[in-house]
Amino acid sequence: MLFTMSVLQNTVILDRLLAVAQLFTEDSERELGKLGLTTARTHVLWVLHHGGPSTQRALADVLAVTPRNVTGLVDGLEATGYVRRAPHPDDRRAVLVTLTERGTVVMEKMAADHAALADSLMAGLDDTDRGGLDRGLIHVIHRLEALIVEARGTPEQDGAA
Amino acid sequence: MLFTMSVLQNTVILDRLLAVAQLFTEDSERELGKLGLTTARTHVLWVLHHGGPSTQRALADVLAVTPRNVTGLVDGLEATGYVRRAPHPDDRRAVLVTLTERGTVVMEKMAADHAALADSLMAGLDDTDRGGLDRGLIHVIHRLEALIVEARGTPEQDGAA
DNA sequence: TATTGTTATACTCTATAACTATA
DNA sequence: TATAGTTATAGAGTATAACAATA
Repeated sequence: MLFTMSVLQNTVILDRLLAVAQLFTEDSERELGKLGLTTARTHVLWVLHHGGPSTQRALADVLAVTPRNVTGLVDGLEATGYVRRAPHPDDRRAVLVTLTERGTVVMEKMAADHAALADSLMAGLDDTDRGGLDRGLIHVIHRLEALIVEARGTPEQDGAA
Repeated sequence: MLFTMSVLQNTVILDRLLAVAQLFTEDSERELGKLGLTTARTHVLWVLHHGGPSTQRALADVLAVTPRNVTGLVDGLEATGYVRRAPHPDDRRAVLVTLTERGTVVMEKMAADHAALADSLMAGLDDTDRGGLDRGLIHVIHRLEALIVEARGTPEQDGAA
């Protein structure tokens, strides 16, 4: 199935949603930029905020990214004062990445904004449509999951054993 | 409003949807990679497929990206045989970027897949929930648009005149 | 003088490979 | 021998700035 996210901007309602979401994201990234943050680095902060101090190895797994990449992201976040590297108490090879005061403050604001956004998006929607929206989205999620399983279930139909 | 797309993976249903959509996108990007395509380059092809031959300047505007960036994307697509640069008939400064046969074939497949995906995602959803989903999404779109207008309406509240 | 596209330069995100210090 | 994180290197996407050719 050939498909790109950015391409989804040309049909029906989901496409309109994605188009608006992209505008919204651009605004948000601009705001993050003022704080010296990028999307990738913010994602690291978010993971730390919700999971607590973490080794870089664990971060690499959660972010689905190489350890080398994490080194760079943490370097940037350390230079801008959002995180701190500390020795791991039990394993002298490993490093514990921890949010600084500054990092914690920003993430608390982001979590609050995130929750407020979810409320705000749903405000004024009557219960019937809200139920339909929920069930419809879950339906779409299940269909997508099925498509993913289907695609991955056929292992390399290109001939490579 | 502090916010990142990748962060939206931790609340309610929209977050689940985005998480699944990301998995789906990863699969699709892998498939694009087999064709020597990336997301950014595919987006160029998509615009050309739907808008016809275009100058690089126009592409830069549509993609919301710098002209320099377009140069690089078109270089890549030209090297892999998806597009062709041709002189502009009326303006000797400009270049017309055109899909090659290969580019057209790929985009036709993508458009077909895209339409089939939209159908597939909705299949089996009863009319009531489908109506609720539609109205709910439009509601969310309008709320997002309102938030964007609101944020942009206040011009630089940081003090810069 | 303004516009189109390019060269030059730089930064971020990402990846692989080789290496160090530790388990 | 395996694991955590680093240095080295590379490629894609993005940006700004300076410049050539053309309007």
